[in-house]
Amino acid sequence: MLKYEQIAEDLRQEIRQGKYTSGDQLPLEKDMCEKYKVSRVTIKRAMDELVKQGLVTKRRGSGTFVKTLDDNYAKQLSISTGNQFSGFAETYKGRHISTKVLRFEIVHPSEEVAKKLQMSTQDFVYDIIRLRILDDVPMVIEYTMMPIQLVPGIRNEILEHSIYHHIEKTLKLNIQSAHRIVRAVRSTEMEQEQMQLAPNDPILEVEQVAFFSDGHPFEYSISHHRADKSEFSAISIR
Amino acid sequence: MLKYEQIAEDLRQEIRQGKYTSGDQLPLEKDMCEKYKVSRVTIKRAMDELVKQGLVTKRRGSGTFVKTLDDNYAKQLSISTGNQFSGFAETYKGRHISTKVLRFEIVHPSEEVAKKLQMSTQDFVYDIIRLRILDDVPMVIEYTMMPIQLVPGIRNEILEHSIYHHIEKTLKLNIQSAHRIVRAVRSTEMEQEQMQLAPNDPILEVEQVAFFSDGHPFEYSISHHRADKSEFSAISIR
DNA sequence: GAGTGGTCTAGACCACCCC
DNA sequence: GGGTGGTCTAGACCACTCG
Repeated sequence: MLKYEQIAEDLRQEIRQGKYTSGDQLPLEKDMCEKYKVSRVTIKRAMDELVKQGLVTKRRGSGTFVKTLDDNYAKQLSISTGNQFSGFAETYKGRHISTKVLRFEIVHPSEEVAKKLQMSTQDFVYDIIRLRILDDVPMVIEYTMMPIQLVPGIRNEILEHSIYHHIEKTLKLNIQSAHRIVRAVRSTEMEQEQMQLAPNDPILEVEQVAFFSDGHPFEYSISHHRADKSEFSAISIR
Repeated sequence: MLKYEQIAEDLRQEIRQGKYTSGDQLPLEKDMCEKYKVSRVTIKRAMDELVKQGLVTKRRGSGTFVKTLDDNYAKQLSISTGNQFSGFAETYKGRHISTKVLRFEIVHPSEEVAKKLQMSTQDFVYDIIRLRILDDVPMVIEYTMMPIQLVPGIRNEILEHSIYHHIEKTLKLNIQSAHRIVRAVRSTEMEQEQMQLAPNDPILEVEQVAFFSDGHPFEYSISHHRADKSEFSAISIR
């Protein structure tokens, strides 16, 4: 683990454990340099991680202080925490997840999808629809398109677990980032049936393009989340 | 303007203007050091800005490359671009915005709101409900609570324009960050009436706690956006 | 004025990619 | 092996806050 990651992790633990609470001042950057035997840039980088995670604020001329922690950190049902990135299986790690594969075909992408995935409509993509179930509650239906060339070897068995696990652990490919757009929409009849919804229950739609670390988009997906079970959280910094 | 900001801005312009397009490699960090007469850390910082904005990806051992630009950048109707932070008036600057103040009272906050704003239920908050209209289209109803002590001098006239403008320009206070949670919900009857919605049209709800640069939360708000006119975009980086 | 974090430098070494 | 970006150092000066 990198130095700045380790230091950030240490501080995060100390805050979680109550060594520092709302409004408390953290040790000075100068002092932390001595404590950890590192340069100030490294300390700053660690602190900036905590700022990004919404745990602390820095005030030039004064110091670094713990933010008011609200209930978000206790919430279990958020789609993403902070601006981190993870798939469904990873987000709910440790709980009981099951998956029902509703569709698994190989097709040509539409113009729109081909454009987003930077490929030709002559190439092929997996066309996948999955219902993800958390502790026996149907949570989300995911519509996924992935170029077969970039993500070879997808089988039903993989779809029933985690595509991302397959990509990272088996194919050894690195996922870097995702562009997401969140909307509120109505559910389709199929979704009402699969997720046991009333006809006019709203749906939280997340459209996503995910990128490998080489910059290539490898996934275009639309997820329809039960509105009563899901929310999307983000921290914006000016 | 800071050096790294200026460099990032220059590169952003060059990308927008097509000097570099999808997949192109940007100049090496080493070369850019010479061009701009700065150290490598400064160049890296500038490049990291572009990564955060989703414009480029960096590959260790290879170089820095322009990402596939999708249509998001052309969209006008996003609530927030990237992970930036801004109010309604700022987001739609240059277009015709009007505001209808539906409620403006001073009350004690509920337990829940007091907790989020880190204040006592004995203190007072502004209790504001506003309908925001863009080019004659009712877009969003905002329910806002703000401690009167932190944001003094709010008047009807200010509500009809921009609270944030008042805070930053008149009160000279610095807004630093916001924690947001996005959900899909049903509209209320009042909202249906004000925004001319059908009873079961979905609503995109954004719950927000906004912070000053001293770390104090100064605003708790819930915004209900017309689902057909609004979306929320974010870039997640692993 | 003393002390904070913010920016920046000029270098070093490393992990990784590709030839 | 040669070149990329990633991390890190040990300093410097600056902008800001507060007593």
